[in-house]
Amino acid sequence: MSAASPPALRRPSARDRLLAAADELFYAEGVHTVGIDRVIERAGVAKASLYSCFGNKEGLVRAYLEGRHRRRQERFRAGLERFTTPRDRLLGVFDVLAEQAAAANFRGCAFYNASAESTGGAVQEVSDTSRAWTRGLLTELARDAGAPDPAGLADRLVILYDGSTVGARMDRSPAAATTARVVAEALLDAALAAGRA
Amino acid sequence: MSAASPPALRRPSARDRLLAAADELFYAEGVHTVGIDRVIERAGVAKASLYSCFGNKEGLVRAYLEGRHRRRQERFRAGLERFTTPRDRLLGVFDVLAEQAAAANFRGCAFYNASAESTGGAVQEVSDTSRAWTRGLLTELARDAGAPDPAGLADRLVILYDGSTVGARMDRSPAAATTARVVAEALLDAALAAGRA
DNA sequence: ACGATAGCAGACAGGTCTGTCTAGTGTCGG
DNA sequence: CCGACACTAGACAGACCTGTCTGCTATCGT
Repeated sequence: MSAASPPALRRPSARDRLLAAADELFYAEGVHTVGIDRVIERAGVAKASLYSCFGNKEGLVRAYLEGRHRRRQERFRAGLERFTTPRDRLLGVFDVLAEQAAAANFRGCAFYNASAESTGGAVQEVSDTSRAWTRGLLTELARDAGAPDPAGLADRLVILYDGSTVGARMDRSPAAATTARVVAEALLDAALAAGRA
Repeated sequence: MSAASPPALRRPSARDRLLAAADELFYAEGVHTVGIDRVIERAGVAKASLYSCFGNKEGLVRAYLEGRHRRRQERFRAGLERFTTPRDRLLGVFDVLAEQAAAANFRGCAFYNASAESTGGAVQEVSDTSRAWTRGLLTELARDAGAPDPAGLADRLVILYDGSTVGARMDRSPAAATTARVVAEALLDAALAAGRA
């Protein structure tokens, strides 16, 4: 009996190891800078396996970004659970972001980074999806918090989100994220006050 | 007499043509994607001239970013002159940004784009310089507008600036810039009100 | 026991990239 | 007139990159 079930106890599949290696390398050094050879070397996988799994490099890049998108969704879902009031959940987005930005390996937004080096194609598709999801999340949270114009507030919060992500990356400091939280709070209060008037 | 003075009437120097070509190509397609051969082809310049002028590709990239920084300074200096009150000059930063973001060839922040594909080195140096200058400009304008904590307000405005630049690029729409202006106005008013209290 | 599947190792082709080098051309100041 | 200088055209080396192909091995379901 010893180790029977494949899912957890065995070595991860070549596909999973490739994705893990691609995630680290692409995010840390850029999609274009990192070659196929470095990915397969880190993953401990044969080159043929990569092309069998993902077709070509763009397929791997797409899978890398899709994984980033999915994990980001999960991170926010999990990270916002601890907050009880709708107000705290809305502002909690910036708390989660601040935690991220403080991580040692933080390098900004994977989608923007990838988008900066390759125009169009799979990168743009996944980026658009990811941005639409973020905007939707903020709109939903703004509505729950009682904002009279949730979409309008979300437009402003997206700017804060993007700006603090970029700022944290470029300044090598997570300070922008906490500043963004303060501004978000002010914007929320202003929106609620305008709604009452 | 006819055409005597070199500065204006003759064909631009190889250096200038290289910089012009690099500016277009690097900004439009990325520093890493565009090879030396494409730059010299567009510039109509021999490869040896490029390496004689700039040493290597990184030298060309540095000169490209320095040119972007210098022209950005001039653009803001010129663009803010038309505003008379300190308040309008502060908000005018976002008007200038909105004009930029509406241009057909707008592709976001050249420094962030370059930084996304190459870690450290010349790119980081020039980026840091450029960001420090922007922050200084906003701090100065905030002080002139009467904000009680100019540096603190500038921190918030920088986030708006970064966020709308990124948003305009990723969403292929200059809407974020006008939204950022509205938020900036609210932040300025809040700061002034807090100063009076 | 056995075929299918997944994976490994590495050679290979064809292309692109940076950077160097040679050799020649034109255009100035003195 | 001439030497310095800026520039051109293009071959070339060496590295690297993507993607394909061959041959081999282990493991799993049946």
